Amino acid sequence: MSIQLATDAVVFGYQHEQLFVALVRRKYPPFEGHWALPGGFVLENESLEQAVRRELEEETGIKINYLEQLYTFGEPGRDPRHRVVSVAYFGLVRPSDFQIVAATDAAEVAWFDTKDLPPLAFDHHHILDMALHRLRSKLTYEPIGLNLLDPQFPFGDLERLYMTILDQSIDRRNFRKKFMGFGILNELPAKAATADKGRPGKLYAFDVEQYNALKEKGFLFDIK
Amino acid sequence: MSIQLATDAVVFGYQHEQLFVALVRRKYPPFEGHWALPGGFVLENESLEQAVRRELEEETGIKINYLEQLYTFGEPGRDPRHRVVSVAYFGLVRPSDFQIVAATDAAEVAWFDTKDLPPLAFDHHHILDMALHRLRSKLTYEPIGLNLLDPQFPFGDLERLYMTILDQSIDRRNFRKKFMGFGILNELPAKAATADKGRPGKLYAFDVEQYNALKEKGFLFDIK
DNA sequence: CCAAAAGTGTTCGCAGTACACCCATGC
DNA sequence: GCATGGGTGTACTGCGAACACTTTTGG
Repeated sequence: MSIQLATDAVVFGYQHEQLFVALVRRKYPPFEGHWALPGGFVLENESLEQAVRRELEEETGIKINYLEQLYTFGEPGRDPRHRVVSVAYFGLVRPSDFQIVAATDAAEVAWFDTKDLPPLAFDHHHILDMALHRLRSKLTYEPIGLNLLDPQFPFGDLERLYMTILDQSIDRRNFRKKFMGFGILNELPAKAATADKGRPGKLYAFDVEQYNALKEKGFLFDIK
Repeated sequence: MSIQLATDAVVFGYQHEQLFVALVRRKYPPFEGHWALPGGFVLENESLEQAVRRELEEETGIKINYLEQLYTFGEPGRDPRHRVVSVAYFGLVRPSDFQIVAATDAAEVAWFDTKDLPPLAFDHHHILDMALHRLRSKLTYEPIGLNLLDPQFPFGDLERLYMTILDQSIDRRNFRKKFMGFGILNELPAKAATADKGRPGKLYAFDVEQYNALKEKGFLFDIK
């Protein structure tokens, strides 16, 4: 049997100051019953990205909002039976595109808080660590965090998202000054969303056009 | 026939203010006679990195000094015959570890100036572009450029290396001040190397220990 | 009126940048 | 002594960092 090619997806979701990952429960050996990253074998006539999207669709029904290749894992022995080389991707989804499902014994798919993970199958912990690392570092030089929010969001959500994922406090005034300085957020006429508590914030939307224009010229994002 | 897994290597060498890539001439169709990146199929029991090193050894005899995974290319149709997914790596070699071989019709391996490349087989131009991009950006936040110099080198070589690869002029005083500030270069007692012209420079060596210590603590390189 | 979150400006220090002259060597 | 590259210090400026009070809303 020759080398088999698979994909795995590390899909993050953010809500209520928690960063989640989508995991699926394995039905068959090896690692039967363990939680694992969604993924599977690449078909003959699909691209790698298509394979990831198809598997995600089949296994989780998740609608992905951002997807990029992460790394390819190919150590012999990472799958105890065959030689499987896996191209890992990492993806982001909006809160409105997933429901938080608590992990139960019956569940087949669930979102887990990245701070409270179960044991994972294969080398998936390693893959997840790399994805988390990539997410954190990329957050500071590209505004990919916006893919974790709904299309319209109050600015405070963005602040909290950064603080949650980077796991550090951020000066609200400096953060806003800097982020707004890029000019990639549009203030919406829509009045503030319903606020549970406190003063409601204005709503903003990501201006993709403006962002691409800036990226062409080469600009430095560099959020801390 | 199932999907085949291969590796390709983009190996850079630097000398005399020129950045070179190692290419091999293809002996068989498709693209017979074209220049291509060294690479080949992954064997059943070797890791991806071992595969790259083996192929490099077999096809070019090059002694590699730095190697990292670049990206995995898997579009159906990138190889006109079969479905081949290729994990690309990028590598760096020291000047003392390669001889510049001019490309001739007889040559099987040659170093090409990255500014003067022949047509390449498959999507290898695309791979090479990505590697160049990665090299340039990585140069500014990790001192990987040192892997392109001999273990002992005059500081001026480092300056010229950065200027060549980044294709821009650099203020010598600021560059030295900043680079030296990291404390990862040791001045050697060895007197200056033979200089062709002008005043000979002091020799320096990369202090890997010091560098790793710094990296642990998390420091920002950021050379421009 | 109290609690909770939104919104906003100024000061300080440092690091990046710009800039030019003298030194050592080979021929 | 001339050409070539090596080696060095200072002043400016702009950006990141630190920092606290007022406003709006719901209860």
